[in-house]
Amino acid sequence: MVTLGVAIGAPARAAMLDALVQGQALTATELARVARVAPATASVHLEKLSRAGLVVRERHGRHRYFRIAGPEVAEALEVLSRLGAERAAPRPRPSRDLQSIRRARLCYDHFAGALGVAITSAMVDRGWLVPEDRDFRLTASGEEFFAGLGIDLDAARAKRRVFARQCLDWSERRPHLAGSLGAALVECAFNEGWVKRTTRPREVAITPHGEAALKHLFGFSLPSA
Amino acid sequence: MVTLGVAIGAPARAAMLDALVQGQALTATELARVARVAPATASVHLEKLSRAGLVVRERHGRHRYFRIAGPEVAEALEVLSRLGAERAAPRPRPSRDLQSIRRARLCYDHFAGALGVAITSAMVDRGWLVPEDRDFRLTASGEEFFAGLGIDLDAARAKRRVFARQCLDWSERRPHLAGSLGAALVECAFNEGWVKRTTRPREVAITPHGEAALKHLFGFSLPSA
DNA sequence: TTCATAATTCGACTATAAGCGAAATATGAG
DNA sequence: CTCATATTTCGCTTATAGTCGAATTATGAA
Repeated sequence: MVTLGVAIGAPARAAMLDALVQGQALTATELARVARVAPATASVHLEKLSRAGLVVRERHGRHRYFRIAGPEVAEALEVLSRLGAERAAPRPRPSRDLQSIRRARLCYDHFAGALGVAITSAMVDRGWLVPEDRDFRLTASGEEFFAGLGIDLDAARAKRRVFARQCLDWSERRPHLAGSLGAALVECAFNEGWVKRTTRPREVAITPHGEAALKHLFGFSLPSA
Repeated sequence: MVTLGVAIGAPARAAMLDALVQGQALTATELARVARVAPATASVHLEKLSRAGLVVRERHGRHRYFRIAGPEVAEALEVLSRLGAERAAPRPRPSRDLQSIRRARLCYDHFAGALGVAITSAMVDRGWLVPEDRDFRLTASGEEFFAGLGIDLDAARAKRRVFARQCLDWSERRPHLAGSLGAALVECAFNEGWVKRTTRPREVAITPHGEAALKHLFGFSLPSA
């Protein structure tokens, strides 16, 4: 426990984890920038995070990327930051910069923000998902829906992680779909060209094609920012 | 998040939290002893933990007690320590000193260890509890059982916390009953004289009367240490 | 192979957290 | 009120984490 506490107890490391928990893998240099420290310093921090088992290195081409070590780490960090937010500030009102990010963002590897909440509640309204304690149950009609999107449910279920977790959104304060099912939906949305990444790391933009798909599949459209 | 990390990142503070998470309130002097530091040092640590919102002071008689600030803090610490245990040591085999503690201990405010797991699985076998995701569902026959013990279920449900959570045991690696229902069961067991505290803070001893009750209610008896 | 760039290691400085003993301060008991 | 004990505050020392610039190493591209 001490190791973990030390690992997240330095401002620079907390900033790095905060960036990584959005799901994207980042290079050491990028992480140095978000933590506002020199590359040399970032390297030391990343070594510690790696030793603590919170992040892992990945070699892709000429770059070395860092990412959160696994879903259970992301979940633990989520618990921590929620507890921290509760205790620290009584209820800081949203800054303007955050507004656009809230519209459509990724939380680790699934949709969050207004988009995530809207998709999830639409699926609940249609009887595809049923909230049960901390998870969702996927109904028969829900299985049909996902199968219709070409999503391999057996593969998602086979993953060594929770299938359909309820993840409480820090911005909307409402649950959205996480787990391997949530991740599969994101993968599908990128493949179909419904969303694409923006310059900001945690944000996604909805394409015109995506707008139409949302309307068709879920019966709603998000007011453009 | 940084504040929380710093709070649990010092060995002395981690030791204090580890002692407090067992549910018992302890004085500053006692906590100094478990953390192996001078009372003066313990005092500054407790000040920090208090500022971070992890522990609260309570005046009872001539002593001032510290306890974990709430169930959500205990739960977050549980998540942390589980993650830490997984990552740190590959699988440290149990030391002899821990054996007796595993037999019957309290985790925050409910039964854990072999006793907690045995009680819980007996209730599941009898169809009183049904595991559902991260919680348990209390069946109609389960309600009868608890009512028969004189436990006020409505009061337990009215608490601002989860009613019947599944808590994964770090020693047995199996789930046991937590939440307000688990706490109510512990309260009942103390009131009926089935268990009592031992000299060690996290341990409870089963009285002869308790042995008989366990046999009668759940149909099992724990081999004496 | 050589080059360019990313990443890490090294050496040194600084800030601060952790620790203790002694003194001061609370607080209930008598 | 006075006493005894628990707790906190006050200086002070020590240890170490965080930081950077410079040098070194690794790696893919040409």
